[in-house]
Amino acid sequence: MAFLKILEYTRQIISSYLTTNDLTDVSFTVEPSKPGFGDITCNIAFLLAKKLHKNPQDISQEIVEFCSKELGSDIKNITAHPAGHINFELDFINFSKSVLEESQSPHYCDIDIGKSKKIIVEHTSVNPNKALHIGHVRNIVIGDIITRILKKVNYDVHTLNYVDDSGLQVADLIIGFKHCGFSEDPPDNEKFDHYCGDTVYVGTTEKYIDDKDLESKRHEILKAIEDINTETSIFAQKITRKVLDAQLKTVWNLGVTYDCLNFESQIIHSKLWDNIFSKLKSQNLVRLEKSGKNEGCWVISSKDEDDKILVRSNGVATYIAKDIPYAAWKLGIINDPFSYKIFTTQENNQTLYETTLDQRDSDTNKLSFSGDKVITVIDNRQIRLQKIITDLMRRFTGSDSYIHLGYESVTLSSNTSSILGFETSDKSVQMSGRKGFYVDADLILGNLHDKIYNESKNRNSSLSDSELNSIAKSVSVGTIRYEMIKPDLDKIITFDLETSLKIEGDTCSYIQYSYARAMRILEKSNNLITSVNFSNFTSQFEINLIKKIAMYDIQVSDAAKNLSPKVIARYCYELAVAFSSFYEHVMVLNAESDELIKSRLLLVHSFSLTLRNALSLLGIDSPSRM
RNA sequence: GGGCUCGUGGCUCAGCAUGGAUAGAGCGAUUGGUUGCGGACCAAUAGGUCAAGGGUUCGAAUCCCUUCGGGCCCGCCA
Repeated sequence: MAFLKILEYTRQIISSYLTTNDLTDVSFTVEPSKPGFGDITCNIAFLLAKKLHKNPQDISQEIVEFCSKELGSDIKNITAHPAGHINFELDFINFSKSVLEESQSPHYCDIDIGKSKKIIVEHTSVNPNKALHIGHVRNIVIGDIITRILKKVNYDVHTLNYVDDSGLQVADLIIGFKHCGFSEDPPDNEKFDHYCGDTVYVGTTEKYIDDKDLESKRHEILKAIEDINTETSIFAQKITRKVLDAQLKTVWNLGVTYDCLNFESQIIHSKLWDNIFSKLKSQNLVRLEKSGKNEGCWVISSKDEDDKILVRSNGVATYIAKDIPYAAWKLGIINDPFSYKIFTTQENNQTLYETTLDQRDSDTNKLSFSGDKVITVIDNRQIRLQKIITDLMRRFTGSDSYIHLGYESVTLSSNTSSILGFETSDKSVQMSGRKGFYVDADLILGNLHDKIYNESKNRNSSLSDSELNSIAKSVSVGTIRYEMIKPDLDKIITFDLETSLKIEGDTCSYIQYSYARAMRILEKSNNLITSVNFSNFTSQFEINLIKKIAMYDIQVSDAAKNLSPKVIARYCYELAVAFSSFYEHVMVLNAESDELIKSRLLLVHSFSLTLRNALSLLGIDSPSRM
């Protein structure tokens, strides 16, 4: 019985006291205690003290007396702390038995919160004109981990990547190729996304400063891109698809996959906007301004904000007008104009589909990528626009079905900034793709890979080159993922090239290292784990480790309910700390008796399975050697 | 000007949703640890008016208000 069930059981004991005394409308908490205060604690006495105008201590005494008679086999003792808390002490033999047995299952702590409900997660959504930088990686990793966590709690999750293949940034590339003389073939087989971003995009942007004609060409080209089947739009498709292919290599390298790619050009061609616009008009959610500065525009109002223009006075829809139909499509509020064809099969054998407007292209029976609930991962700079969309979707569906999962940006430390050739007096600086000022994702992954390869080689003389490469990949990808997910979503990450290479302390490699140590113990043991005496776990180190293993379900539930990936990251770290301490202080293979060896091996096995399970939620591998 | 957000040891951050007991980690500093299953480790010491002030409360790092400081957003651009 992992922790959630025990908490629920404890809650019922308290509730039975409340019903017996006609006090049913109190919402109290039951949670794991801080060290030194039993195993489980309840705050009911404080709440009743307020309500009944009595001393919390007296109330807790009374509750303890009542509940002492109700304790089953899992709770050994219940005490009233002088401060007013009610503390429960577990029967540790029963507890370790159920925790260690349950944790042997690959479905350990699979909780059914989602009830198989369909949910859409959209993330990445990087313009296909440049390589991914470390800021994009934060988005991708958040989206991917949310996907994994929601699957764990039994949502039917579908992941989308929105490809904005018709914006100004794409027009800039076209101008670069068609009017600035950039070759379509990158020099020295440079990766195409790097070439487009660093050379063509940055170079073209610089040319705008001197050449004003070029500036005016941008909008002609933009319009041509949006038209279907023009020479320009066909060329733009070719270029953006090549960039996208290169970007996807980086994404897959990070262990991230999708279910479907949505192309903005097709959303435009599909006339989804006309569809949603008439819906907006018929429900009076937009209005045509008759006078004032926005005369002739269709605007949308929201409280505390200025009116937002959806359609300009010349009849052309604005940027946000592209997001609204897409959001509505994701929620299935409008008829799906798309067919779906196979884009490719990804490394994990997952099929990646893409939208198509040509029904003959369809590879399948009609698929659907809409859901009852939609999570859109976009950074907090877009919060105003996302709020408008969230409000609109609430009006359409009558529920909070559209969720903008925002996060703060990744900035560069002044040190890193000066390495990239931009001196600054500020502590940190925003990246800029347009200026070519950013930390490239492939580069940082490569640096980490090399460092870890060498590190591992020094420690393991016997490992082959391919084994070392596989370890370096697991640890480098894990390290980036962990660093991107560890801080709260609303904390700015100041990225520093130097400190990003650290592999000691609260890092992914520390966690993976604890796994590798556990695996070495298990490898060396010849003992089949059979019957185990659960009263053997007496040291604080063993008890702490078992309790941590038991708390996995609380963390999964917390992470899923609050869409908070860092909860799992912290848990993995705490679990690894508990094991490292155990490892240092408690002998396993050299324990005093066979019986002890067996019990401890079972514990080590439970630990390794639980850590691997938790790390997999973070998309982090668990190598058994490193 | 308006809105959003962050502020916890020298540095980087947990804890805040749901107020409660002793504010926890990592890095850095100082010190100790392998006749033990991997030292990417363990253990210990120093270091905190939880930005400031006020309020609510029996009780505030946590809730509310004000101020200060940092960041972001606010186009008939995308």
